[in-house]
Amino acid sequence: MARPDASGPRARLNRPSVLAAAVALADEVGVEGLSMRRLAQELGVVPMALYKHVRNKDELLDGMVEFLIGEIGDVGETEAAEDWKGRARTRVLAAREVLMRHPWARRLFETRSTKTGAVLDYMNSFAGILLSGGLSAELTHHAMHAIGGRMWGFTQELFEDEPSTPPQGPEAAAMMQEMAQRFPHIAAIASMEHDDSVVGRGCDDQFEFEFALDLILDGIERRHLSGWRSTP
Amino acid sequence: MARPDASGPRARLNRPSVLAAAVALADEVGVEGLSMRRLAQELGVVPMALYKHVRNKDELLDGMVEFLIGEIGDVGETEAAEDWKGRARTRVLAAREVLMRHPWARRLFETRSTKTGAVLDYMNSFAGILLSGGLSAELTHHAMHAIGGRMWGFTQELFEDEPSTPPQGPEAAAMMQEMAQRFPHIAAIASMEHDDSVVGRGCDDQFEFEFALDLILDGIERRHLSGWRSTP
DNA sequence: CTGCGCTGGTGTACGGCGTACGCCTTCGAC
DNA sequence: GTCGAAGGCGTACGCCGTACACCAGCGCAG
Repeated sequence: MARPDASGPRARLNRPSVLAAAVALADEVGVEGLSMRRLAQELGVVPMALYKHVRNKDELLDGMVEFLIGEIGDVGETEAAEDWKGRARTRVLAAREVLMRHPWARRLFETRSTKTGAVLDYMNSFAGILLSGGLSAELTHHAMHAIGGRMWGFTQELFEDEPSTPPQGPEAAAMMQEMAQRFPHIAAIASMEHDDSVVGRGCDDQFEFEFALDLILDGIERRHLSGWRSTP
Repeated sequence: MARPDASGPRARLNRPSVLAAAVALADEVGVEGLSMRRLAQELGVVPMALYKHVRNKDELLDGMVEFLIGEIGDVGETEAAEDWKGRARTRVLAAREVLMRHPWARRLFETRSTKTGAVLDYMNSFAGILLSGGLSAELTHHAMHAIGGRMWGFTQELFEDEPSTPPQGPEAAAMMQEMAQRFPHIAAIASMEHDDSVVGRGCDDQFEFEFALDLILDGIERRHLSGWRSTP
């Protein structure tokens, strides 16, 4: 009775609630204003309490990315009876919608390099859209890279292999087998060297970059030559 | 004679030498390992000494960007007798070459948002390449934006106006006049609404994003339909 | 030659950060 | 009722950026 329920004295923390609070706080003060201490204070808790739910700040940031990917999923549901191009388009625009709601998130996506399960899931399903349209694994691979180059001269590396731990022993092979099952589309576009090796060598970064660059320049030239105008 | 010249006891600091040392240090320990204290130590000087040459760490970072843009200039000299597409291509690849030499720099370019003179110079000359090819100011504007979108759903904002200080009074007009003279190409593509206003309203972000997205998707589709293979 | 001001390096100090480590409370299972 | 684990607490450490006051040496006016 006297138990204050709605505005309770303190709700027990858990990982999702911590992540949600972190996202909310970042919405308020930006990602550079987000600190463990500040977040703890927002939750009415001492800083070290957070470490019971999150290994460290990096993992908190990764968790926030995960959280946002969840939001993308919520947005981009009805992408049924379109061709691959339309589906890819609406998917990207759904992602964009989420990113626009959380302006700080762009930085976060750019910064984080570790690929959590959620990130791989997203990439996998995106690759799936292209593959289901009949695009070859090769073209899909390069297309994935193409969506992200810039005038300054670099490409967002999607598959930054970091081969510090090259496939070693039979248990590694088993793990890759499992990966291939969980992320079949990624597996399909990751290997193009031989049909048997599921996860191939890293890709030729320079090639990817020039592929994307030429894609853009060709498209611009085509529009230029056909007298493109913004208001047709 | 006894004056130790080459390995002197202490060379006087100045802004360029501080920036160069910062770049060198970042090459060693990465940009996240770069701290004012560490940099000072590397220069054999007390941390606060740096603040005589750089207002704060943000300005140091901006200065490093400047420094790298200088390197791009050194690389991309011989871009004479090509068409606009070729010149844009070699320019971008020159930028890329520099970025590859300093892997940490990509993050830095993505993070920094303030446009120093060097940045504007670079953008201006890049726009100049496109304009000199006969591209309309409109198409050039969108093309600049297009070189930098990604699957996650955002575009690198080149002209993030942040209209906190909208053009006010006659002295602002004078400043814009000066801008237009120093960066004529940027002025040309920044305004497309009326021929008289030199610096127009901010641009439609959503339009830019979809322009770039369609550019890429169209290009991929074209390659797909014509049976593109990586080894022709 | 003297004194003075300016430029640039120094020393100290403060508040904020991430987080290691150990203690204490709470609560569900038995 | 007991116990063990899970979760929140307190303290402490070593980094960080940087404000502020001070001082060394040099160029120059007198």
